[in-house]
Amino acid sequence: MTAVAVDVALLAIEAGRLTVLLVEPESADLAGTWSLPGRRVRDDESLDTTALRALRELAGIERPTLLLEQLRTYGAPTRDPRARVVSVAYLALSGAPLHPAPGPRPGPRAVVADAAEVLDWPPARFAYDHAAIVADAIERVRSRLEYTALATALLPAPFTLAALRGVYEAVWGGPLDPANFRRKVLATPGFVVPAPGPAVAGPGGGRPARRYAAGGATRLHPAMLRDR
Amino acid sequence: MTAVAVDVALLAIEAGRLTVLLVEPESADLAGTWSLPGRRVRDDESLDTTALRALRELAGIERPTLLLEQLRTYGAPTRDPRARVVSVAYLALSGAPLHPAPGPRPGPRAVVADAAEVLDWPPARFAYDHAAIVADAIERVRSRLEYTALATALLPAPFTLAALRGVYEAVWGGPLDPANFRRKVLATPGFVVPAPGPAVAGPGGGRPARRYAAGGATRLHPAMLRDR
DNA sequence: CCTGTTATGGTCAGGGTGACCAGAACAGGA
DNA sequence: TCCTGTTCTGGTCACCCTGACCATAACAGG
Repeated sequence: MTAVAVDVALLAIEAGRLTVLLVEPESADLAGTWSLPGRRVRDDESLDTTALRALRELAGIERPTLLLEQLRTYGAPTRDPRARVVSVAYLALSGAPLHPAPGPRPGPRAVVADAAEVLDWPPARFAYDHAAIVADAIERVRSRLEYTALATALLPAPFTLAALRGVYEAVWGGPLDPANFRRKVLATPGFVVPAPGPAVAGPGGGRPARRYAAGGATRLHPAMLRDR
Repeated sequence: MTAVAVDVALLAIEAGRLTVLLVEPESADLAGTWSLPGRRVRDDESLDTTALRALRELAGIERPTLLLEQLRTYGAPTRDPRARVVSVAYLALSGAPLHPAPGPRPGPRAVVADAAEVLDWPPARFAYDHAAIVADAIERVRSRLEYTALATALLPAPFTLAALRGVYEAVWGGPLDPANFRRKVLATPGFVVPAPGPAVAGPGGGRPARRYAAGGATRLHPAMLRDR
């Protein structure tokens, strides 16, 4: 009988870099590899609920996830050599940097890995086909930033336009022109709205920047296309 | 135990309209509703293989599918009142119009329905949550036509630019300017390439049109954005 | 008060786009 | 043969978006 599981790629921004949460597999014969937090789907539970439970039980993440989106489903017959497991992969975005297991915690060890580095790992360093899932998740975020407003889900509100630009630069891996970025963001209706409160300077000093919050828009018109 | 199934939304163009293939559910208590062709996943078979088998066994479709792409997975605990079934939905595109069961054929009855009409059906006219799957499939094709070259998968080659434009008009449901459409298609590298052979006039007469075939490109730069 | 840094606003040329026009190339009928 | 209707094909033009770039504003710190 084929079993159904959910695996979650939880991404966040930390120190200007895109990161992904990895955990140690529970089974002993996968020691030395890393995997995404995943759980079997219970009979009475939705797929989304399973995803949240996997984050809670395996990574101690309670609720900081602001966005949860289905990625795709991986069902190669031999992807798990022990049994037939069809896995529904999820993409999750955290609005705050991830803390890799502060102190003793139930469950396996967890690490926060740099996404760009993880893409260069040999696939065997991952359990199952999780290398492909991680790669698909990263590509999905890169693409979603072009056409949707979910970059704001990777930031605590309120935020400056420089911080929002930092999200794009972290995910896409390259610098963006501050003036042009500002022009495009403000020209897209509903992307961000001004937040009350004083302007605040960044860590490098300079003129304090106005703060904004996420607007109501989900899709961006026009899109924020990255260079190819 | 939760079971895994695959449901396929097979779309095609017929007489300038986008169509979707529907079949009668096999279980008797769903009589009067329509469903997508679907099958349980066998232990030794990949999800893609299950999708092709569903089309073969339930609709008599052998191989005209030029494109098969995973849509998303539907896993609400009560989507099938009889048992817990997690369904991986697929989008399939046919390069030729679908023939609704020519003569006696094994398997249940099948119809080719107009996509625009089906979107207006009450959800109860579908079995399970297949109304949502059909709607997602149609929206996926509409979106894919903007950013990818898969419109050529809905046409037999070689084709004229008017026929390609007809695909866009059928899927998006509105007229496009022939001259501007032509300019954009030809300006997108690798979208189409000229095909050998003479030009041919359309059904309404007029100047014969040059024929083209699909180029090697999969993504369109720049994109063919539809009106919103 | 000066310097360094960042935010913010503006200019300018180039490319993509929609609206539109006009000739080219046929079929079919007078 | 000539005319008409249709569609294909190529072109123009104004408008918007974009990237590259410059200038000024507004702070912190020496």
